[in-house]
Amino acid sequence: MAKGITKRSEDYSQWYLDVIAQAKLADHAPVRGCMVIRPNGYAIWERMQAELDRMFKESGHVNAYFPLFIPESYLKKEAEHVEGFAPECAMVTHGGGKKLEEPLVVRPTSETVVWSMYKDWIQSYRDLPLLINQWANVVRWEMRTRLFLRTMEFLWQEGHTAHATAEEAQEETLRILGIYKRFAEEFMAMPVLTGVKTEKERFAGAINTYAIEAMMQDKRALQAGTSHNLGQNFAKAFEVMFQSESGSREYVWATSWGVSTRLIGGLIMSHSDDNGLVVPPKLAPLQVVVVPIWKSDDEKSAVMQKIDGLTASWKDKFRYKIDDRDNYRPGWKFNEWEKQGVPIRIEMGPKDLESGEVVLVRRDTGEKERISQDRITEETETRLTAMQQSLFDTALALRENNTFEVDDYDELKERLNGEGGFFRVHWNGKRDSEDRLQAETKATIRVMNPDEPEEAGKCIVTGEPSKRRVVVAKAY
RNA sequence: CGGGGCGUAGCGCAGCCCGGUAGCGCAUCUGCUUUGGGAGCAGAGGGUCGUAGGUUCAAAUCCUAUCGCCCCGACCA
Repeated sequence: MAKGITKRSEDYSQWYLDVIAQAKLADHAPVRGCMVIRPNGYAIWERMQAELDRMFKESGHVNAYFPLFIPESYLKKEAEHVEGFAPECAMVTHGGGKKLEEPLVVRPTSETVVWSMYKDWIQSYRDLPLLINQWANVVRWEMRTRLFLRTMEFLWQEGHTAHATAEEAQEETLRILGIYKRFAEEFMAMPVLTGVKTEKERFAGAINTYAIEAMMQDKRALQAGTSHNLGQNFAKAFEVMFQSESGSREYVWATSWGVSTRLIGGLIMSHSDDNGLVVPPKLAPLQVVVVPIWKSDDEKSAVMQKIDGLTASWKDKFRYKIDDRDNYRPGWKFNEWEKQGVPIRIEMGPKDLESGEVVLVRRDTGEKERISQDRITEETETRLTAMQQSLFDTALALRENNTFEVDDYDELKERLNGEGGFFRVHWNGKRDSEDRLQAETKATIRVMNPDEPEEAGKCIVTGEPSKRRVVVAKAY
């Protein structure tokens, strides 16, 4: 049925690449590890941007733009930051035919250049908080890449905020985490766990990293967004101080946070099936496609006239398209839109003209229904809402049915290599047992939930006392 | 960086072992017939065979070098 798409059960990795190719989301670029985001993929990104941007602005943030090039010396100002990022930086050493006096780093993230400017912009507590976001591209020299999930260049948003107190910075870190969770769940229909990362997994230069973590269909984890509390690390590195209400000079408190085009990878691996892409209605660039069917020119004009009448009020209701191309046949169109993940298809032909109905098909269930033409708008709306909810419910059920509490190390190893999933295990909080866990299981601690009540137990690796469980999984 | 695979028409591939007119499917173009789940027939266009050397009367094919991409591992959003 679905030509050109490997079945998920045969080869999940290949399926993922096939879905992207068939839905025309992206292509490999001439340069290793880079991708061209095609119109279909970019349209999804634009939908994501629109919703996130709205949420950021509603919470008081404004957009700005900082440059692509960063002097190498800036990157070096924060010790942990440079250690974390230097190995994966692209450097510009020549320009205008001459060797540069100081190499320029192509930004892997913008904390350093942002804070070099904040130094000038922040003098007083009255300048705080400073809540800036930017939409940009960044480059990280990755060893191994996968379309959307890990590319050498990717698009993202990065928020950089400055605050007068530690408490405010922590509030901001969690506020953004909440926005990310809401976006993932309400718009992407992708349920996420939230929590804090271990020291090992923490952003280079942060005092704490929070993340949203989703389970993909193959039960592996995907870190879908991060929100960092940077403490005063960057303020100290760039000497950003402000005068407080009481007149004292203090270092500014900072956060940074980001989500990237990786979200598109997460979207694909949350909902799509063996017939191709499935996009939740709220993010679908195209929510409804109407396929008219005809044999003769007379039939065509009658059908088209009817469709124009039925969809007359749709401009402000749905993102829709009437596919009246006459060089493709209906079956071809059905398949084409299915691969591209359009949530609702409506078929309308001579038979429907007679019966006063249309055929409505939901992409996620494949269910075909005959709907009265009088109710077409309401029924379409209902189906879109139902599909959005159903995608979320299915994804949540997958996670819940594949999250387990395990207390025996051998059992954990076996199950990680078997059916997989999220495993809630006790951990003593020490770096060396975390390293051992990763070395021996290929899985990592994804997230810790600090709000969870304490529970006495034994570290799954060492048997030492542990106060709480953490989530362990194989990750992308 | 280690392991594996692949570079031949827009895409997917065959041809290479055994050197001798560069092929097939899909897509594209034209015409007719078609149109409710990937249409049929007829015709047409499209390639310096990744690149550079070498061997030879003759190289997609043999030899050498080199570049690139994909997949699987170690590192990362």
